[in-house]
This record gives sequence, structure tokens and C-alpha cells, in this order.
Amino acid sequence: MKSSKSARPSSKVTLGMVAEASGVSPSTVSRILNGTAVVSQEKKDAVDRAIAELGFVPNPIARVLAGGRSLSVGVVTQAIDSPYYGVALRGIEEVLDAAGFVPLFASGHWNAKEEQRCIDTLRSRRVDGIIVLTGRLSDESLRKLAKELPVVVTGRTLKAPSLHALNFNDFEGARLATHHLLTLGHRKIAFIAGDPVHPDAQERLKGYRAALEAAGVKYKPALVLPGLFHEDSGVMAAERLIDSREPFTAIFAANDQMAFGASLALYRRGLRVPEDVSIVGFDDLAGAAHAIPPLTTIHQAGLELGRCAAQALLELLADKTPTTQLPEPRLIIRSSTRAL
Amino acid sequence: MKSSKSARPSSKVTLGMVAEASGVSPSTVSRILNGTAVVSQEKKDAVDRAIAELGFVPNPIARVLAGGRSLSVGVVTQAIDSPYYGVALRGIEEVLDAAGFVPLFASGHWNAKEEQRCIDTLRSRRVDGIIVLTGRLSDESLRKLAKELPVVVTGRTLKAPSLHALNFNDFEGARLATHHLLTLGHRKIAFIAGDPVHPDAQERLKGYRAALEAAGVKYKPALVLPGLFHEDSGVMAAERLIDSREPFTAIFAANDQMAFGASLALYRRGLRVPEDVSIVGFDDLAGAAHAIPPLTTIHQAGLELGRCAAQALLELLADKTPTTQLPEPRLIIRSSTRAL
DNA sequence: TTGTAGGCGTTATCAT
DNA sequence: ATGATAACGCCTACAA
Repeated sequence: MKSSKSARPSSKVTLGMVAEASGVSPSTVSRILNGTAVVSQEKKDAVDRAIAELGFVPNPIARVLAGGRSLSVGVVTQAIDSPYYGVALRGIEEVLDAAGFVPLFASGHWNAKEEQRCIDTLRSRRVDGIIVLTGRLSDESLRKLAKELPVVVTGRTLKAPSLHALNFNDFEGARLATHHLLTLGHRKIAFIAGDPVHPDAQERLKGYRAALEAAGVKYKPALVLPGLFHEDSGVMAAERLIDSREPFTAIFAANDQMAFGASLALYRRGLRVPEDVSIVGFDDLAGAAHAIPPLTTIHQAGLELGRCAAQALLELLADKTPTTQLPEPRLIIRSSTRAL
Repeated sequence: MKSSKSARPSSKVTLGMVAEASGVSPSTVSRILNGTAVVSQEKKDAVDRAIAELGFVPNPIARVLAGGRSLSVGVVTQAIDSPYYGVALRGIEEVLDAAGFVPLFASGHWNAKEEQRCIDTLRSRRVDGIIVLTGRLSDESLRKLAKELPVVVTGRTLKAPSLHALNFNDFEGARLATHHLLTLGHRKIAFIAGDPVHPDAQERLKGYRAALEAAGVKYKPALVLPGLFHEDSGVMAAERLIDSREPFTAIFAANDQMAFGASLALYRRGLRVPEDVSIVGFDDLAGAAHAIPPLTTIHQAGLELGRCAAQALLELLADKTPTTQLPEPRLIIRSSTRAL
């Protein structure tokens, strides 16, 4: 019958106390904790026992100050409540947690200055590595950052030591979406573009054009509307399209949010989806499956993105070369598209 | 012409170096930094200059270890990608940031054990205070926690020293929603309830019943369907309702997500909103305004919630007694409801 | 293999 | 008002 007071992870049991309780030196305890050096099994057992008995929990703060790892990684996202990146954060949190790491989130709000500030804060907090979800930072700054600590970026293609870039195949996704519409017999396919400062937006436009071209359908500038990736820009784009009297039977929006907006505009103008016009989005947000009608879209796996990013960073941290790649885009056919 | 190398927030300029450069002791620099004691203007100027010149940035890690504040606060949310709490996080981040604090987010996934783990982690990271967004932790644990450091909880009514509880008036919100429907002439109003383990869910049910009663409309158990706060449970509830052949002309869902789900089910069964049935939700999620049709709902100000919580914690941290209260629920009339 | 000593960058406690 | 000096809890040479 053990009478161990058992581990109350509370109070301030220090490494030193563990050392004393187990009759070894603090360094030995530290070594055991970090696997820094070989220690005799005998002492190791004694220490492990003491740790359990006392309910010792290492103080991460002290650990960092002393030059060890913080077991935390910084995550620069753009908005903590982003419908797309939000699930990526969840993925990051998930794999980091499983590895004993803690994420520190900071929002850059699509502003290079703010992003830099986030990074500075994160570094002052001594994170072991940083994940940057897209954003507006220059590749240059990222490269420089990677000289200081491991970095994983998404939404870019760039190579550098200690830097892993995860890039989704936007071009192919857009091609797929457009091709789907083409297959259904649509020829007058409008495209609601994303903010052109995003490389993603440009790629998606290219994919749209490529699909058109491959099908021998002439590209019509009048059918591509500017958008800003949010719902309102989607409704405005659709309204403008309708008002232009340029004939169209389908809309491909560069992201789901704009697709939602466009659907709403159509609804208000008395046009039915998919009876009158087909719509396909891009991202496969959580809401897409429950939209009315459920939205056909390109699945972009935010969750996967987060998991991969975290995985890659963990590998970098372990001095391995990440091999992780994002899954290829998939078309999810729901109810917003139909044959002409 | 100043030739100051100017502040590169980089490298390791220490407080000690600032002290030396300005000819004062480290303690004095620390005092100036923290406003811990009065310092002569003369020295203050010298130190400020040195700080600017050297680009000194205090090391938060060392600061904490030495017993100072970490200028960070822990936030236990339930899912980092929650559509509702997500915007609350944004609000928290916003006001914390303005005050020079950094939020540390952790997700409890509606699981008391996990929440407790989050709290332990957060505490080991030496946060100055903790915000708990609803969750399943016992009031008891929260009270105990508040003895250790300032705590702000949402979704509860409980009083304790160094603990501030922010509670939304769910009852009134539900009453408002139901009353709206009643006003439009509806009498057969179905209610899709939330998970009964949430006090919020219970309050909303009460509000629904109270409104009915006040209008002299008999409460019919057959019109209240169980739900779990997510979209799928909304579609299932609506399907069950339709299949039950119990007549109804309106649905009040205990949250927007279930309202979306119910709308979808209605759509699939060929019932139109609001022509055939009116729907009102609860929360006013970001997507509600762009749903089809735009959803009439109760605005629950996630953003406000976050801001208030952070504000309250800041006050607690400053040894003040928070007075912050959440705004009263507001009915947002959009296009999913219409007169019978 | 193990222990000792010094230091990480700050703040707090005493003095002065 | 200001300055030494001792922690804070851990890690990492260096020594044994």
C-alpha cells in the first residue's frame, strides 16, 4: 500500500529539491530530464521516483533563461478568428501538443509591420521556432529570420536553410473547379478574383484561365470581377456582374466567403442556385457543407495545413529536413453546381 | 544630425548594459522601467536615451523568473477555431495588446480534464491572470484557482474574491427571439434546444417558455427538439420535427449553427424560409448576415465578450474591482422571419 | 558517470 | 533617491 502523497502538480517543487530527495546533484537531475548525458540506471530510478513523489514539474521559464528550449513555438496567423486559418491553428495546436510543445499565437492582420512586431514579441518570449501562416512579410525578412531560428511558412515557395515552405497548389485547385464547370457544359463562367496582392489569388486566376484555354473557351475579361476575399466583396462582384448584362451561367469564386456573398446577391436578385447559375467556391470552409445550397468547392484542408506546418517545424527542431507536403487539391461536389 | 545607430530590436542588449551606458545602477534602470519608485528626472533622461540608443528590449523571461509580472495572460478557450469564441479571442487579443499584455491561448475542448491541464500549463508559464471562456470546469476549481491569481470567467454566475464572472443574459435573449416570432403572429413555434449540460442552453429554453407563457401560448413539449449546438444536430432536429407531423410555422434555434442546419433541412424538404417557415437563431455569428436568407438572430457580441473579459482581467490585475458588464441581448432582424 | 560553480537577465530587499 | 546583493530555477561548461 503506497502512501505516496502523489503528484499534485501544484506548488513550487524545484529541481534542486528533487536532487536532494534522491541524493544526487542537480546536474544529474537535469541530465535525466533532458537526456543530455548518460546516467546510471540506478540514479535514474531514484530520481524518477523522487519526481513522481514530489510531483515535480520543471519550470519552463527558468529553463529558457538558462539557455534551454522553451518547448514553445510561435505562430503568426493573420486573424485569430479567421474561418480558414482558424482550423489550421487547431491542427497546429494538435500536433504541437502531442509533442509536448505549446503554441503561442499572434495575429498580424495582413500587415507586414504588425507581423514583424509579432515575431519580435515571439522571439522575446524565446520560442524555439516560428510558423508563419501566409501574410505580407517579405521573403527577405523570412530568410533572415530563418537564420536565427527554424521557420515554417505557408503560402510561399522559397527555399532557405532552416526554413520550410508549404505551398498549396492553388493553380491546380482553380483549374479543377473551372474544369468541373466546363464539364457540366458551362461556357460563360465568371470568376470572382481574390485580392491580387495575394500570390494565391493570382494562381487561382491562372488556373481558371488555363482550364478555359484547355477547353478552347475564350477568356473574357468582362467575366472576371475583382474581389477581396470577404463576403461583401462577393456580393458586390456578383451585383456588378449581373448589372453588366454580360451573360453568364456559372460563377467560380476564388474563395468560399466570396462564393457565399455571390450566392446572396443572386438570391436577392431572384436568381436560383444551381437552377439559374452554378457556383463553386474555394477552401471548403466549415460552413460550406451547410450553406444553402451546400457549396461545391475545392477542399483546401486547413487542418492538414496546420498539422503539416507543425510537423515540419518539429522536424526542423530535431535537425531533420522536413519532407512534408500538402495534399493535392480535391474537388468537393455538393449542390451548388449542375449541368447546363 | 543624430547618428544614433537607432533601435534595432535585435540582439541581446541587457538591462545591465543600459545601466552601464547611462552611468546608473541596474536597480535604477529597473525602477524606471517599471515605475516602481521615484527616480530623478536627470537619471531618467539618461537612461531613456541609453535605452533608445542601444535598442534595449527587456527580456520577459528573465523578468518573470525574477518575480516580476510576465505581462501575459492565459486564455482557456474551448476550440481555437470556434466560430463563436473565435471572435471573442480577437477581442481579448485586442485589448490585451493595447495594454502591453500578451495572450496565451489554450483549448480545453469542453473537457474539464483538458481545461485543468491547460490551466496548469498556463500557470507553469507564469501568466499573470487567466480568462476562462465557459467550459466544464467546476465552480469549485475556479474558485480555488482564483486564490492563486486573478481569474475572469464567462458563462457563469459566481462570486469570489479576485474572480470576475461575465454572464450573458441568455434568458432575455431567448425571450426576445420568441417574442419577435409571437409578434409576427406565429403561435406554433418550435424550439431546437442546445446541449442541456450548458447552463446557457437551459436559460434559453426558459426564455422561450417564458415568452410563450407571457403571450398565453401553451407550451408544447412536442415542439421542442433536442440539439447539440452544431449544424448537424440542427438538421436532424428539423427533420425530426417535420417527420413528426406536428404543425409549426416557425423555428427558434438555440444557436445560429443549429439554425443553419435547420434551414438546410427545410430547404431539402422543399420548405422555404421565410415563406413557409420563419427561423431565428442565437449568437449572430459572422456567417449569419450572409446566410440565405440572412438570418434573424440574437446578437451576442462575441467581440464584446472578449473585450470585456480582457478589460476585467486588466482591472483585477490593477487591484481594482471590475465593473464591466456585458451588453444586453439585441434582436437583429434580417430576412429569415416574416409575419404569418 | 557525476558533482561544482557560474551565469542567464531581471526584480526585490536591504542598506545608505 | 540610489546602489549593492541576493535570489528566481535551471543548464552547461569544467573539473573530478
